[in-house]
Amino acid sequence: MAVQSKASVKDVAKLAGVSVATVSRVLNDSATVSEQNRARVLAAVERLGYRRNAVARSLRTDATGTIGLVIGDILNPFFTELARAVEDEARMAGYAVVIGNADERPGRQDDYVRTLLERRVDGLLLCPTAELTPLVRDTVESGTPVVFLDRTLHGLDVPTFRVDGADAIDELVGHLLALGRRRPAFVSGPAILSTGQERTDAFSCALARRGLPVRPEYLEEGDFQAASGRAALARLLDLPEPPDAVVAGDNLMALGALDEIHARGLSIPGDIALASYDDVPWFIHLDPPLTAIAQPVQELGRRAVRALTERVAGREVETVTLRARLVVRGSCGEPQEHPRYGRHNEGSVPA
Amino acid sequence: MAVQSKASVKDVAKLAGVSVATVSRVLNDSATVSEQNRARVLAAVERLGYRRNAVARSLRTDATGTIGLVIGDILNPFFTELARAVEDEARMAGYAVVIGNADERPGRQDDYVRTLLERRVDGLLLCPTAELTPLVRDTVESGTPVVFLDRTLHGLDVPTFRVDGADAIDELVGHLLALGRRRPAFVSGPAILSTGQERTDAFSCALARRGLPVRPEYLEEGDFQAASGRAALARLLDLPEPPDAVVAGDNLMALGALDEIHARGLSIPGDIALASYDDVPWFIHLDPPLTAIAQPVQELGRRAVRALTERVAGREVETVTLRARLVVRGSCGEPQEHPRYGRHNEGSVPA
DNA sequence: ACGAGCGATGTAAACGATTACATCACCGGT
DNA sequence: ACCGGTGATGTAATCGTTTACATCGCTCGT
Repeated sequence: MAVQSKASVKDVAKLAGVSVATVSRVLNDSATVSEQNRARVLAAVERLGYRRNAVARSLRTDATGTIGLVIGDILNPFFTELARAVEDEARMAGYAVVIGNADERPGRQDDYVRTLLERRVDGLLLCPTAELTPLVRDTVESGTPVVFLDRTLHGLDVPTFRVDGADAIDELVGHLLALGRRRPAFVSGPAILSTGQERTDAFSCALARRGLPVRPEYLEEGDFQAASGRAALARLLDLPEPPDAVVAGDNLMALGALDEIHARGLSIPGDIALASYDDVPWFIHLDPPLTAIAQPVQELGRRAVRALTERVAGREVETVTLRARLVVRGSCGEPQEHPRYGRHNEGSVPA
Repeated sequence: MAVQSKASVKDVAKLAGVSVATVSRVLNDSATVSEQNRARVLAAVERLGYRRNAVARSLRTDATGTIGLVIGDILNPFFTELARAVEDEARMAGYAVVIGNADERPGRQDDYVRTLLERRVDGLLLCPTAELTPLVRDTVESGTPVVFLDRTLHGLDVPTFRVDGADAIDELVGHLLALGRRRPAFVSGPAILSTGQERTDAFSCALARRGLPVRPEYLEEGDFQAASGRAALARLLDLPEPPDAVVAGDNLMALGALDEIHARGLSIPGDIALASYDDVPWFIHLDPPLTAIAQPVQELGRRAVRALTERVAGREVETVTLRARLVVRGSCGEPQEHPRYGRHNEGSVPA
């Protein structure tokens, strides 16, 4: 029969006939309290509908039990899945997560870092959206526990949890060539982001290693959002000699690419092969299913949280790099045994 | 050249040669301060890298500048888009958002409500995941500003922002019948949720209104997640007389349905028609593109936030119901003029 | 029988901000 | 020259916890 919201330890203490210290002690069971008093306190808590004020508690203990997570784009399934993993792991460790959505805009990232810091999060998981800003540098140097996630920034000694897709991209390029494609293009993310630059580099290297020319007009740069993927594809297709294969740098740009390809009435892989860095559940339902590079997102998120809690506890942690893997489907040609249906019963969820 | 993290108003005051009151005054410009002192304070702030402690501030002012948002499932694009809208609007109003992911599990919702309340959010946006729990009742009755979002709970006087899809569902059923389908089935969300129950009811009503029998074996119940959609479809297809059309109660169950349909090698709409309540960007890229019911998610989220801030300011607000609309594509038959490509240049993003 | 030690409790000082209230200097009107 | 008013500032109380320290009875070992 909770009565009101504004009960404080003082009220509880009064009702239970003990001191505030005793109340606090049973609430945190930080010290021994007689059975009788414990029962009284608990009863008073119940009766008043008392709910501890985490704000006051945080002020006193200098810990909020909260970690901040700044992601690139909340509409991007990759970050969504990442956020989900982070949240799960954090809650297991007793932390709440405050998510900040930078929306791939450099300015917003700092806005969020600022408010998160003001709110005194115990640690920060950051997917850096821009080059190194003074704020981020100060934050790191002032000793706030920070872990970079997915992306990294150079020139700063911060543990980073990321996925290296170089091998998978190399394998993908091999796959493309084996299927007779000779003019593959790449739609990259912003070169300013590590994930933009690295994937482009890996692509160029893979080409070079196989003796193919790296044609600059086949290296488009988008911003990891769908519209830019569509625009990039439009430019590529308007080239005098358009590419015969396109790799999108993330799943949203792949979606945009699909928009443009379908709008032009082109067929995949007949007219053009398409593959995506990032795999999402619905790719298998396209016709043909989309070949993609899958990242171990769950593991990435969970391990980053574990690392951050270590750092919060004052321990050092190492940078970790996980590996992506190529998932061949039909969108670059070939694997069309049974055009789409019932391959090995692949589905977004188990049957 | 910010030096350390632990500067407080006291430090700033000392360095600037003024009192803490003056510092606070310039920080909030709450009262007139001489130009000279203002400059000194600002300089000291800069020099110390002072960052106000929002925790202490909240304790004193009894306001956190934070609202809580408890959603059903962070992996569901519907909620993701909702979260995005909520965040945008909230930040414009000067609020930060703490997201809680109930993961469609009744228990988790209360967990989150509890921690959000402990953390003293100024208001709560709740997509109720279960029936009315004592905690939610207490919260509302204790005067905490609460607004229900997407879903509602009966027996409680809380403003609710939701979408009514009854008309759209009725229209969809009409569409199905017009295309010759006579045995349409519905995969519902949990009957315990308003969005589960309402959509099922609307479907049944639409059938009844048109003189079609409502066959109980065609009314499946899932949990708004993909796996349940797949399972439901398996059961439906195993029926002695399977349905010739299926409407999924949300986009994830539609995805699961696709899994099962494709795994069995069935074709859409040849073998079975499929439509989804909820529209997501990639539906247009299926072959044929998926007919769906689109909800005004952005508007829903933004208006709910505005309502909540009103409530926080102590004003009353009304419940709002928006309307969904049917988007006919090809997955139920017919609209296959140009089977898929280049219809009216539909795409997930503008060209 | 006495002091050490321990368990249970209470008192009061933090934590870092905001703000009501008091103070003080100064200005202009009469 | 005096008084009221106003603008700029400082002092100290306060928000709701946690916790260091003090206190007070007991019990137990010798």
